[in-house]
Amino acid sequence: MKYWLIKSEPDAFSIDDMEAVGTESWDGVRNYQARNFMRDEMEIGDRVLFYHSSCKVPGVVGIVQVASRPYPDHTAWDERGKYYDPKSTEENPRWVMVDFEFVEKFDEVVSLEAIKAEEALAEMYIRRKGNRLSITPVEAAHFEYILAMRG
DNA sequence: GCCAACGTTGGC
DNA sequence: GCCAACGTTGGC
Repeated sequence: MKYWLIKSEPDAFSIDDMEAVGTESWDGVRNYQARNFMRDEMEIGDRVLFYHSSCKVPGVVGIVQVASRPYPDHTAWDERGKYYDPKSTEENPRWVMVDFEFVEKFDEVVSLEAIKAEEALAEMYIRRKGNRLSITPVEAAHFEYILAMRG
């Protein structure tokens, strides 16, 4: 079992949206490193911190879990869509996605500010300056630590 | 809205 | 295959 953190802008798709739909296909990832994590390393049942970015209080707001094998991201084939990539074909898909399933919404945000105050979390990717990866691995100990911080 | 960080693109 | 230009991300 591995642990992850995924970012989402709550204006676009929040933990409340996640809870409302139950399961969501995580389309639109157009970064090779993030794609490789989904394609090569994620397994069904992996636990995932759900992080709100680009908002008033950035931080971890809940838990989801990996609910599918990786499969081609069909939004890359939609010429009208914003995720269109002419280099991705149905014969040779360049981008993949997985499904995430809602597990839990925290009573309170575990804010980035709070995360930065914890010596034990010094090595989390989310604390690195200029971090832009939307999907990152999380160490088991860090995952548990975040859970202990939730309201 | 600013700006630093950084991945991607394209000219050479 | 280098690297400058560009676009995007995301905290502040």
